[in-house]
Amino acid sequence: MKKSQIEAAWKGNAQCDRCGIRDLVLFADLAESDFNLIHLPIDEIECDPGSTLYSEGDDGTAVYTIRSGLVKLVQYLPDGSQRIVRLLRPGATAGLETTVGESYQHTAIVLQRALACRIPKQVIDRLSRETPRLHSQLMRRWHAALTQADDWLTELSTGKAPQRLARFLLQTMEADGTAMLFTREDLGAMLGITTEHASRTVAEFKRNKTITEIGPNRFRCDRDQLECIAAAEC
Amino acid sequence: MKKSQIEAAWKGNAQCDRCGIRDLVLFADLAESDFNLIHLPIDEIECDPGSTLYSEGDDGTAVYTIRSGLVKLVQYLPDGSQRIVRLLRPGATAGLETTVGESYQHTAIVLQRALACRIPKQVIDRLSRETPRLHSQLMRRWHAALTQADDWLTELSTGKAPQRLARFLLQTMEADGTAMLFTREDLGAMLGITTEHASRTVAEFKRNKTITEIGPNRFRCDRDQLECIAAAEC
DNA sequence: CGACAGTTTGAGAAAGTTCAAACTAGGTGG
DNA sequence: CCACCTAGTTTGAACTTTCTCAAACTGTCG
Repeated sequence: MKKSQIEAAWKGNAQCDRCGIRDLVLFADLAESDFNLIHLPIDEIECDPGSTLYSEGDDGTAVYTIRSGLVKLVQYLPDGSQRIVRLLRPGATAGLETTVGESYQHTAIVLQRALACRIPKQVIDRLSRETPRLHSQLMRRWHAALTQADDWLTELSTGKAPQRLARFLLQTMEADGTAMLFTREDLGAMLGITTEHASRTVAEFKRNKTITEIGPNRFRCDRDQLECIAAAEC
Repeated sequence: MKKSQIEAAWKGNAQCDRCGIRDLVLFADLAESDFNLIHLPIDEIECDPGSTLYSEGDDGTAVYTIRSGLVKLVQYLPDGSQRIVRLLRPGATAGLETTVGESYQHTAIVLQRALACRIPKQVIDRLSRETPRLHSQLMRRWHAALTQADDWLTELSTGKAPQRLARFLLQTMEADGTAMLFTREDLGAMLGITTEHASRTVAEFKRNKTITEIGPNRFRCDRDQLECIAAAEC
C-alpha cells in the first residue's frame, strides 16, 4: 500500500525514427513521412523502481511504450487489497485505454528501472486519423493485452498455489531456463494468494529442487517438474 | 465436459443496414455507402443453449456479433478443468482475435438461446482497409473485452467465495434489482471455486436473505448487503 | 550498532475441496 | 397416470489448503 511519486527524469525528446527497438514498438509500421504528423513532443522518461507511471482514475493524457525494464499494472479493490493484472515488458504499451477516451484503469508501477516513451494522446489520435499504418499495431497491442489477461485468469487464478506458481514460472522462464520471482508480495498479488503463502510455496519448490536459487532472486527451473505440477499430475 | 455440436439454423442473410440494434453493434458507425463494401454474406444464426459458436484452436474465419441471448467464453486447462473468462451479452463481439490473424482462443458456448451475426473475416479486413469508420468501434470492442477481463481478475478471482459471489451479483444485477445465477457449475467456473462450494455459498446467501428466489433461477438482491459483503465488511 | 523492510516459520483457525449419498425436477415410455 | 430415468443440486463429514497473526530472522543502510 505504499505510494511513490513519479521520479521520471526527462531526457529530451525521443527520436522515434531512429528508435533502437522500433520494430518492437507501437510505431513499428509507420513510414518516414508519418513522423511529420507528430507535432507534440514524445518524451523519453526514466523511472526508478517503485515510481508510478500513472494512477487508476487519472485523466488519460498519454500512452506509454516500455523500452526497457519491467512495469506492473495494478488494480485496487474496495477492501484495499490489490491485484496485479499484467506485467509489461520491453515493447509493450501501457495506457491504451486513453485512445478510446477513458481515464487510466490501472496504476502502473515500475518494478525494474525502466525507460518509457510518453506518447501524448493527441499524437495517437492524429496518426489514427491520417495514416492507416498505426491501426494494425494498435489492434495487435489490444490483442496481446487481452491474451495476457485471459491467460492470467485461467492459469494464474485457477487451481492450488503450487500449480499457479508452476504455471507462472513456465510463462516467465527465459530461454536459458532461469526465472525471477520478484518480491513475495508481488508474487502473491499475481497469483491471488497471501504474501506468506507465496513464500511458503516458493520454499516448498526449493526443497523439492523444482527451482534452485543461483543468484539474487534468480532461479534455475526444472521444466519437466514444473509442467508436471502445473497439470496437477504430481 | 460435455460437447455439443452447433445447431445453428440459417435464417438468410442479415440486413445490416436495417439492423434493429445497429447502434449497439460493431457496424454502428458505418455509413450507408460502406455497406456496399460487404461482398460476402453475413449470416444470422440461431443457437440453442449448449451449442458452440466456435472452439479454441479453430481457424478464425469469422467474427460474431451477439444480437440476443447469452454466450460464455471458456478456456480449458491442461488438467481438464475449465474457466469461464467472459460473458457476452447482446451487442458484444466474439472472436475478435481473428482480425489479427489468430485462431480462436476460447470456446464460445451458448448459455441462453442466442441470435448471432456471423461476419466473415474478409469483410472486416476490407472495411478496415477502405473505411475509417470501423476502427473506433473495433477499438471500443477490444477495450470492453479487456476491461471485463481485468475486472473479472480483480473482482471475481480475488478474496473469499462470498465476496466473489457478491461482486458477481453486483456486476450482473439488472436495474430492477434482480439477477440470474446460471448453473452452479458455470458459477463455479466464473468464480474459480468448485460446483459444490458455489452451491453452498448461494445457499448461505439465501439463508441470510441477501438474495431471495423469486422465480426459476431469478433472485431479488439486497444491494446494501451485497456491497457490504463485497468489501469484506461483514 | 540499531532501524527498517522484506522474508521466513510456526501454530491454530478458517475456508475450500473431495467424495459420497440424498434429494430435486423435468422428461420418457410403459 | 405413474414408475423410472437423468442431470443438476444440495448436504454431510473428513480432509486439505489457505489464511491469519505473531514472532523470529535476514540483509541493507545510515
